[in-house]
Amino acid sequence: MAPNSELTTGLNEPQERAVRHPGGPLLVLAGAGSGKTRVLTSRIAWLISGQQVRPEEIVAFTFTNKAAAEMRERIAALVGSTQGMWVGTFHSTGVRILRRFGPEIGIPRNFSIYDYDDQVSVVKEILREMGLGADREATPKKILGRISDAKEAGVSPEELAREARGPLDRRAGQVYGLYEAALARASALDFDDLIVRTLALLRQRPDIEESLSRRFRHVLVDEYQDTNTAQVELVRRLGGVHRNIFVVGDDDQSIYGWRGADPTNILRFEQAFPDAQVVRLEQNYRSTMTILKAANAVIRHNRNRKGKELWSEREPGTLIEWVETADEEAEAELVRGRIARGIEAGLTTGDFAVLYRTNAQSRALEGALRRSGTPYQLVGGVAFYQRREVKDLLAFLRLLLHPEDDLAFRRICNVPPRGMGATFLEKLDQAARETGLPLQSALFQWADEGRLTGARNAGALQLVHLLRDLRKLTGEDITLVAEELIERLEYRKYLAQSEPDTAEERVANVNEFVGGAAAFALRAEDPSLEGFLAEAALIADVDRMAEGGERVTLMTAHAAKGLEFPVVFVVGLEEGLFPLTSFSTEPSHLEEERRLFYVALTRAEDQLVLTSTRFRRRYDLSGASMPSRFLAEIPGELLRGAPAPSRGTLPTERPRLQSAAPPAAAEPAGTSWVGRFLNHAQFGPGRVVEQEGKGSQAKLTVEFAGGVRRKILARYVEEDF
DNA sequence: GTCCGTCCCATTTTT
DNA sequence: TGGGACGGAC
Repeated sequence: MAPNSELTTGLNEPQERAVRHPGGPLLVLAGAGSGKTRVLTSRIAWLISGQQVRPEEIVAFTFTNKAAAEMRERIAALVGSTQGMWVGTFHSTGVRILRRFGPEIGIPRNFSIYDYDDQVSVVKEILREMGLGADREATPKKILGRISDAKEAGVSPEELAREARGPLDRRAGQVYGLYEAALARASALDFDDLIVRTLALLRQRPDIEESLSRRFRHVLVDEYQDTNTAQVELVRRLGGVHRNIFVVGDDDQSIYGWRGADPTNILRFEQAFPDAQVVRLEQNYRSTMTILKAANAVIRHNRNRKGKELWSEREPGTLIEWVETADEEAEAELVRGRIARGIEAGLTTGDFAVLYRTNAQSRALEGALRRSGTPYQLVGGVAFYQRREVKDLLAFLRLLLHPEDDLAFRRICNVPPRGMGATFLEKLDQAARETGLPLQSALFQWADEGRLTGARNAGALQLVHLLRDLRKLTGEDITLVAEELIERLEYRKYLAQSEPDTAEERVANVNEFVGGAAAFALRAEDPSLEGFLAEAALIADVDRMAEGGERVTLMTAHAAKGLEFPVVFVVGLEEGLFPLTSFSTEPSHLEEERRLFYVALTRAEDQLVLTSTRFRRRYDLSGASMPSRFLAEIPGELLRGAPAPSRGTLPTERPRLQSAAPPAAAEPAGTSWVGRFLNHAQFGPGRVVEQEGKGSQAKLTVEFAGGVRRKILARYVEEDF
């Protein structure tokens, strides 16, 4: 066990103050790269080794499983073990509490967890049963969004139906109750339930709340800025007795507002806990001063924030590079070229990350890297546990534990095809309704009554045998169960035959699935099948990201939070894309986009390369694009090689214009200026939106980067293209 | 019941 | 642009 003083060696003054905080609510406002994980882990180690706090008296919440694992590892390195300590995401901690106490409020102990896709399927099924077709206004996803909001806000199905405003609310109100019933029938909880039902438990059973909050002398929360209202209440209740609530966060890195995170939680911490103390960590140990200056300048444009200035003892470092390319192929090519150049200069592929706003942007980048043989890893996209072949296997396993899970049954009953298609399922469904049995039980009943005869039903009978045989194995090692399942299904063979094009990848996923199960069996506290299924539902793709592999990392800016790389590319810096404004342009949304950009910038240790294109292909609107307003927010003296708005240099590359590009190039001079792209000596590139008068005498209204509009005389502009 | 073609939909971010 | 859902033909 490390001596007390050793734990705080090398900490700066505010860090040490936070670690040694005597008790009561504390908010640590920790800027990017300011060592917040170190503070959290040192704090826990200090509590254990110096303050006689026992591990089981500590509960710590993180945002990802990966962060939890890392925290556990680092604490173990300091104090030897984390045995008994609760370190996990809000959702996994909810699972833990509900597995123990759920039956007290009518939740089956071994409930299964429905992920987003499962939720969507449930809603679709309900709409189908209601005889409702596609509705542009009320798509399954939109309905689910309303239901999720309602659940989080504690609104019941009846209330939602009663207070419905507009057709979407009304439809959601109708579906909500049926949705909850369907989940209950399948013994399933969704993501929201894991938090909300835990809260319900604590509210309904003060004795349980009391015993838990008495146990947890210290409650710690990482990434507090990403909490939602329900999560904050959970923290408050669990910390209710001892009030040692230690939260770490950065209001400038709140990027999950769209899924219910409330950045004002962190702004209001001191109101919620009037005796709260605040420690600010502003010294950054990651990035060069140039990068920090840029990040500070950008985030200063947000109004709704606490206000922090990052600083570093590091050298200024190289300037930030901004390159504008013709289109996304050229952009990808540029990234590839810069990486190659960096490697020649002694860097390794693992030193690079390419960050983008939307997953769709990875395609061009992947293409360029693949063609050049540069190894890369893609984080996100279709996550591992969402892949069809993996979900099929998970559905089988789920069905072993939960015969009542009709969703899982529907998914696998004809995988691989065994003559149980739509017609068969229809009949089975009817029988199930009449008897009130789950689909699987109805099938078993048919088998027992000897109704599954003949070649026609051979497949169905085989499925019955398979499920019954496997069920006998559920107590065994999960790797064994998974292997047996795949073997008996001849699943690899099926994949190879049915989809030769993707078979290799899918088989690899199946193998990784088995490997993952084996690793889980070794590592997990609770190596049961239900433990494995819970983890599979709660795991994110970032959690699986390979550590230190010699590969370029490609991911969204969201996925990059908490990570750092020597060289970072932020691509696609165009108006409409980053900031992404297709959904909303209201100021609060724009501030979140800016925080996201801030997160992206502060991932870089040494070098930052920003790129934008002049032509962007998108599914909805393809066409000429404008540089992102965020670029204009970086002080010109920190940038190089760019058509910096403040300097107005002409871009060097000419775009390969395509049909969707503005008409300017083809049009004879002297007709209309509207729609043309031009370059202004002072304001930089812009697009003409209005015109008064004609020719060089014309008065133009031009929109520049950042959406700024100015009136300009035509004779003061040079045509860009 | 399966295969293949067409059409239509969606793409923000994910525990 | 691509992938998934649906419908028609074998």
